Amino acid sequence: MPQPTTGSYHHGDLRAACLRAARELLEEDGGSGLSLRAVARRAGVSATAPYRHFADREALVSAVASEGYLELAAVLTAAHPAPATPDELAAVAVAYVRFALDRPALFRAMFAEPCDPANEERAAATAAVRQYVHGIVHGVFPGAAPEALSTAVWALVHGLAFLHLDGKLDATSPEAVSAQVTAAVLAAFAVAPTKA
Amino acid sequence: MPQPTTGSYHHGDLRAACLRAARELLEEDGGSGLSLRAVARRAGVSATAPYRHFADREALVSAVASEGYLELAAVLTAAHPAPATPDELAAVAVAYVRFALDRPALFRAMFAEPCDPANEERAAATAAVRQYVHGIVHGVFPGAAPEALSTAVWALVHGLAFLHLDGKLDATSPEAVSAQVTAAVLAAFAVAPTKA
DNA sequence: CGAGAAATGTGAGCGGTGCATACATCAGGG
DNA sequence: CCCTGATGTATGCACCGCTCACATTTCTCG
Repeated sequence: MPQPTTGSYHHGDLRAACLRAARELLEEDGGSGLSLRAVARRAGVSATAPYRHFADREALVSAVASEGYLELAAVLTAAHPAPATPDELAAVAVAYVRFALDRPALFRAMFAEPCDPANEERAAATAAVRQYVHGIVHGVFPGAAPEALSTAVWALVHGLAFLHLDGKLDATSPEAVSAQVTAAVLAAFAVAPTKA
Repeated sequence: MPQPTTGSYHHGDLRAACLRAARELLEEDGGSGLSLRAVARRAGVSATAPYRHFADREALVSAVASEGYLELAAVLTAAHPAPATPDELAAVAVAYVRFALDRPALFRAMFAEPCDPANEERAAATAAVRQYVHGIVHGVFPGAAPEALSTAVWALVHGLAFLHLDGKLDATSPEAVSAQVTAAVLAAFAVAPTKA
């Protein structure tokens, strides 16, 4: 385990520093501003140093995306650990959309680029999200076709996030977003009986 | 109105040629391969010539995206001009997702980059999609809250497209995709009564 | 018709980027 | 105590977006 900053040549934990720098650049300059060189500059290191820790640019953003999945999962469970009613489900949906709007560049990095299916870090992280959604559906709509309803819930919420992100829906105020998301979720599912 | 290829110096209709070249590059090399220089090369023109027709790279992809919206609208209406039942709605949803999977780079260009809200070409195109969805919802679920249900429908279908595109759902065979999309749409809405 | 204006295409060039290669420096185990 | 592997550096290539000065063509209008 590396020491934090021995003083000179060796950085200490460059990988973590790169991830942090990448996150900052993502927030500041948007997705296009995320370059390996900029990350290296911010980490105070030569331009090629990050290649010791990331095979290429794609590997770097995949790592950042993986962090994002974990954060998203945390945000969702914080919104409600185990939703059991359509209203609680709507609250989680609002949290999902808010996550996307709060960290737009991160969210895009997580979903807007083709995901290397061989990246098991990302695969594991998305599996966690899937599992979480599955549990929610089981709680809110027991008895209903769980597979189809799970994908429907995830897709609905994911689509709401993207449409807001792209300005296809009114995202001027957080309240408007919450209202729209809640209304859409309830319109889609509130009428769905617990047994279909 | 420009003549097609006078013979030499002037191209004739470089703008259209650039759009065509961009579409081809998008299909062949994915989104990252779309560079103004590559477009110019393919159009058989100097690297800076496209700047006479597009302010910058972003303007070029916006123009391509606008074409994409029109194509998407055509694909949807071809799937069903005026769906009136959940099953017909599901058919349209399948067409939407298939469009995304058939032209992944185009679809990403349409949605995966922040959309300049000042671009009225794009705004108009998305307004058309919104209008179309609105009409569908009115046909399938008369009496239900049209605004909320419209956004729910669009978001659900849009989310299904993105999740398939990112490998979050099984997209190995077209049949599997159709089945999943249909099941998800029916699970979400088939149970929704025409009056809520 | 014919000249000037406007549109369109060319070329060189600047700063930035991803990435490969060869080299420098350090940390730790035989 | 040295030497081996891990880590960071320096250099360089090809490409990119974009700007600017210039060439060529077409349009417009007296």
